[in-house]
Amino acid sequence: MAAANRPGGAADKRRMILDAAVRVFARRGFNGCRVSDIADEAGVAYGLVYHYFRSKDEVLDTLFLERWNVLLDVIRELDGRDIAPRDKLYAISSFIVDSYRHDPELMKVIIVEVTRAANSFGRTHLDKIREAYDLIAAIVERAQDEGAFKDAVTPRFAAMAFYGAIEQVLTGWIFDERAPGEQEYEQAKVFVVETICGGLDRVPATA
Amino acid sequence: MAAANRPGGAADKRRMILDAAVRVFARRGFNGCRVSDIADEAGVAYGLVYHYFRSKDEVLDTLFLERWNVLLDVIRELDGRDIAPRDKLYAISSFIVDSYRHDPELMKVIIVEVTRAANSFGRTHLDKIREAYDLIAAIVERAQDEGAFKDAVTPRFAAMAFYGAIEQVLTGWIFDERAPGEQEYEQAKVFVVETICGGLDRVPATA
DNA sequence: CGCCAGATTGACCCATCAGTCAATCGCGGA
DNA sequence: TCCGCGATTGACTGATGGGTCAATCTGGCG
Repeated sequence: MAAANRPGGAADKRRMILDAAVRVFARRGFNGCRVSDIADEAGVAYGLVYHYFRSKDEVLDTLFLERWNVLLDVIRELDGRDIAPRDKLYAISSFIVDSYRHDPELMKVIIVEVTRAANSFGRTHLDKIREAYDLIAAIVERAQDEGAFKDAVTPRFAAMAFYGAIEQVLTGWIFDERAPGEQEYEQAKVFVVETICGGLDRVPATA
Repeated sequence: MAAANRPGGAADKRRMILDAAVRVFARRGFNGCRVSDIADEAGVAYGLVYHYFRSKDEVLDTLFLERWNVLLDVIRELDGRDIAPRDKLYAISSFIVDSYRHDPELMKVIIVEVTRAANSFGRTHLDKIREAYDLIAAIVERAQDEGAFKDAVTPRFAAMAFYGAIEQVLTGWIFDERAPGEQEYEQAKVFVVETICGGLDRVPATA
């Protein structure tokens, strides 16, 4: 494993395969590409993919878990901070939008190939995905207890609406040909929170 | 084509294939099933699928378009009515939730498989999907002009948040093993509108 | 220098499956 | 009764692609 620390060493090749997989999955879809496409894109022999990963599935698995765990950590860290609930939601929204800005292809793969894959893949990662909902729901619940949020809807539901809104925005970007501008990213962060927290109604409902 | 009107006639077989495809796609996923699975499920010979459809893709295509066009018609019809914007959104929310209640497997296929397919062969569907956004956005825009809705966010964005929230709720049901109860369906319809229109904040933002 | 372990290679195996097609069926009209 | 044509059948084909594996390379270590 000494090789792992040098450029061109083992860990690098593994990383190269993962990065190549992101590009290939994003371009052709998980089912639409061959393992050899990944190997070619990575500039590596076919068999090496199977040296580092048990299967094609495990490559996607790894990509998802790597990123999703970061998201969970961020939410957990935020949850601990002493800031307004609305700011917490803004921070989560920011993190996800910035994740897309930083690596749209990876987010595309996660959203299209994993999050929406009810069969095969989603099943494995359901708990991980639910964990994110639960953490967001917990933030909402505390906000309701503190009186910052109304309790017209359940925390779990609010969490879904919040996450759903974000994911839909990303999905819009994913299927757009043109890349979003910088100000669109910033606008999206604000709009998500503004919609979910502020609501569309001019006159607030009697709650 | 006279046979089309009798039970067991031509149109019936076509319908049986489509219905069978829904069940099979829902169970194994579009990529995870074989065309022979569809034929078997429909109680029909393999080749007949290709008598009625050019390809496996076209079967999925047809299922999506059939349902999505109904949705578009409903939204258009609603748009013309003289009711409060919030009620229009509630009606849309109701229609989609009821669609799921009525045929969860079909909605599962549309949400899960079509989105993924949009990558490869479903480019056509993107326009159809966008059409729904546009119609919802138009409702929001008019509401803003009339003063019923704030204009803190763009209509297009509000439409995405709204649709995203609904889709996420359905996705939650799809992933859940247990089927939702009747009251959950009704609650969901209300909660979507309550969240998007009413917002989570107790104190309305200064808009 | 020779050895070992892990890295790397890519040809090959073989199960899978979308799509084809020639043959048969059966209804409705003449 | 017979004919024609669309409906229906299912064996077959051809390609595809995930996964295996035996051979080769490399570089550190004694």
